Amino acid sequence: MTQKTTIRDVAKYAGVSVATVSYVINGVKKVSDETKQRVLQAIQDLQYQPNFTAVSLSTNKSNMFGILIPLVEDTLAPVFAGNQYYSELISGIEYVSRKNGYDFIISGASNPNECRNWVTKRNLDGLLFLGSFPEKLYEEMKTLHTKIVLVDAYEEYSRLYHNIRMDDELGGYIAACHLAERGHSRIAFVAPGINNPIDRRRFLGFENALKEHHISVNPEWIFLSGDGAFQSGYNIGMRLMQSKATAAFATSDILALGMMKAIHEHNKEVPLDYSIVGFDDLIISQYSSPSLTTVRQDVFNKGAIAAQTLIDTVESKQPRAQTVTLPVELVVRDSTRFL
Amino acid sequence: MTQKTTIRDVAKYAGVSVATVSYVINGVKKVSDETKQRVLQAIQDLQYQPNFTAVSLSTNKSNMFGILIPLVEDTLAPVFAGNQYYSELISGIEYVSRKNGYDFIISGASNPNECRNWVTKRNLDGLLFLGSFPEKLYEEMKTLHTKIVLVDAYEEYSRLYHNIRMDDELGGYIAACHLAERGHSRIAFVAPGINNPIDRRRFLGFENALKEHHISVNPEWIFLSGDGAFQSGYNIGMRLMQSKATAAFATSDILALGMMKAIHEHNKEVPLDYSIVGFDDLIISQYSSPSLTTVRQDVFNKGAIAAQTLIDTVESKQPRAQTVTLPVELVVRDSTRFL
DNA sequence: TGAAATAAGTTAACCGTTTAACCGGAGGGG
DNA sequence: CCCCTCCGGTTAAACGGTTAACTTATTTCA
Repeated sequence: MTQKTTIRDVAKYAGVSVATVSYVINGVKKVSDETKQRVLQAIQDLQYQPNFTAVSLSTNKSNMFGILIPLVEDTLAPVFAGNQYYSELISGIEYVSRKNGYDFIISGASNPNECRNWVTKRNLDGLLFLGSFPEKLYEEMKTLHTKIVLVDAYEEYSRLYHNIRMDDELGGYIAACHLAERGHSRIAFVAPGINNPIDRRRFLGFENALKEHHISVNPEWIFLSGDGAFQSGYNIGMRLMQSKATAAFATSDILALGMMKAIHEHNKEVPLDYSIVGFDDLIISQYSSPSLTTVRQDVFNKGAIAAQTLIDTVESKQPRAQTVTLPVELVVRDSTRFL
Repeated sequence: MTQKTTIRDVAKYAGVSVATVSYVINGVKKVSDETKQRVLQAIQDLQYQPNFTAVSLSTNKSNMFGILIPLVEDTLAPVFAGNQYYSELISGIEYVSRKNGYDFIISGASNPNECRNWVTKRNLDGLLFLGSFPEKLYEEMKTLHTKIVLVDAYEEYSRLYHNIRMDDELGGYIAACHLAERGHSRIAFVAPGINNPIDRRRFLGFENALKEHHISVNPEWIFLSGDGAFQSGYNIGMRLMQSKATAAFATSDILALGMMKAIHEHNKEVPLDYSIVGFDDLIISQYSSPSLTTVRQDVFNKGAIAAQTLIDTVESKQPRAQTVTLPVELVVRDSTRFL
């Protein structure tokens, strides 16, 4: 168990003071070429690696940020358990973090106090909010000096913080257009709710598309499931079959797949009897029977951009709050047909 | 931007030395009740929160561990992108970490050097290996003083480190028994490979079950897909239909679902023509048509136990390397039938 | 009664960096 | 020739905690 080599070891080895070594490493003050070479050589020879903890203490910068994820209430487990969306998002974040020498820690805590402690205790440089959180949390965070980037948040916070989101409105729009252009006029809208930032925008686009095609939005065909579970989709599938709608746009593939399951189990067929469009383009969606027409979003990329934005902000390359809206595209598969 | 309150502020406020405050916080030395109360009150009043970075520097303990995840080679993205297995595993880890006041950072790096730097730079207390890694990495880590817990690793490392795994052998066994007991004797084995620690054990169990039922293992019915992709499952489904097997055990649900897709697309039926058993019990598996008979493993729990083991080890409650084998169970659904 | 043990605090060194302040010598300008 | 500036380095004080060693007062008990 060899003692870890410190900056002092390097200094002694190179025959200079620790300050000089530090200056060489950080390039913040001029050092003669000759000395610099000696120091570099020493670092090389001793396999020196600055201790982040010490750096952090002294610079008050940790090269580390936190990721906040909603909890599922009853279990207190983070919502990303078994959720492709989150795992892909984090994957994107990990990718650019690593490239930039940052690390991140994850917490499901949404208690404002706990959360503030987390940030100060760990000396976090920044915070990434994935999804929407209780109002109080945003309030609390405002008093912190941490840099914050939001992902998929309400517009009202966009003035304060960076906000990375998909073009959800466009997504709802192209999904509805697709159905309308295929001759459908009785089109249902299916979502967990209509008051969360995402579904709200998707509904707006949906509405606009119908308007443009001179189709009126029938409130009876707005189905809200409460959550995004497969089973909820199944239940809505049942209700859909009791309505007169011939098509549906669901704001998540899981819901759409649940609906399809219900439809099939009751001797109806997709797309023969009902045309279904989803949202997300999960991996399974291309493998379901029939494969699912859906609005594709590049979640990995979204995570990557969110992380990059945060890092830029921390390093003050990114001046002020800015909203980035990423494109979505329609992937036409076999779950929709011409009426 | 109020200056962060430090231990000195607390000391002054309570009229004691910083040492006393520290002793109160850590309970490592006796402090009179009266003083203790004053200090506690001060902490309360000032909302004091010890700075982990400073603690870490002085105790050489970070209350943080690292998670190592394999990379998918071409993209350099961590393998957990969109992977339910990993997201659930990490979810379990997060759950117990948070409860114990630990944080973790994730890296996809498998370059031994990079990895060693990561550990020393961040002063990590421990390392969690999820999956199997190049031999060299284990070698390199041996020289570090970090505590290590492996998840799903080869047995050969079990003497050195803690090892958390499922009872894969039992899983293969009960899957094969299930098929044999339903009258199948021409049973295929489907896996990404047979040399990785997991599939190897599942195959062992599979083999034993067949032996017990006096069925011989036909090498022609061992299908190796190379990877665990849905498409690979699909391809193997095609090959299965050209063989004389009537049933198959796939070591992952994804593979099993891919096979089912191939079978259905070629006018055969599951379970009528082929009985299929998977492994994992992914969420989708209960919703596929037909729903998939599979070997269920509690991945969240596995993650939780792994994290707990690591934390116990770090805090030296867990003396020596130990292998924990977690139970699996068969979930019988509609993809298997009596022959 | 007095030496030894105990109890409850305090002092100060240390963890591994960064960085402001300082210093001596060389070169340049008036 | 003297003063000033610049260059390339060093010294030492932070950063916010922990903890060994020390102090002082109080018990304990032979």
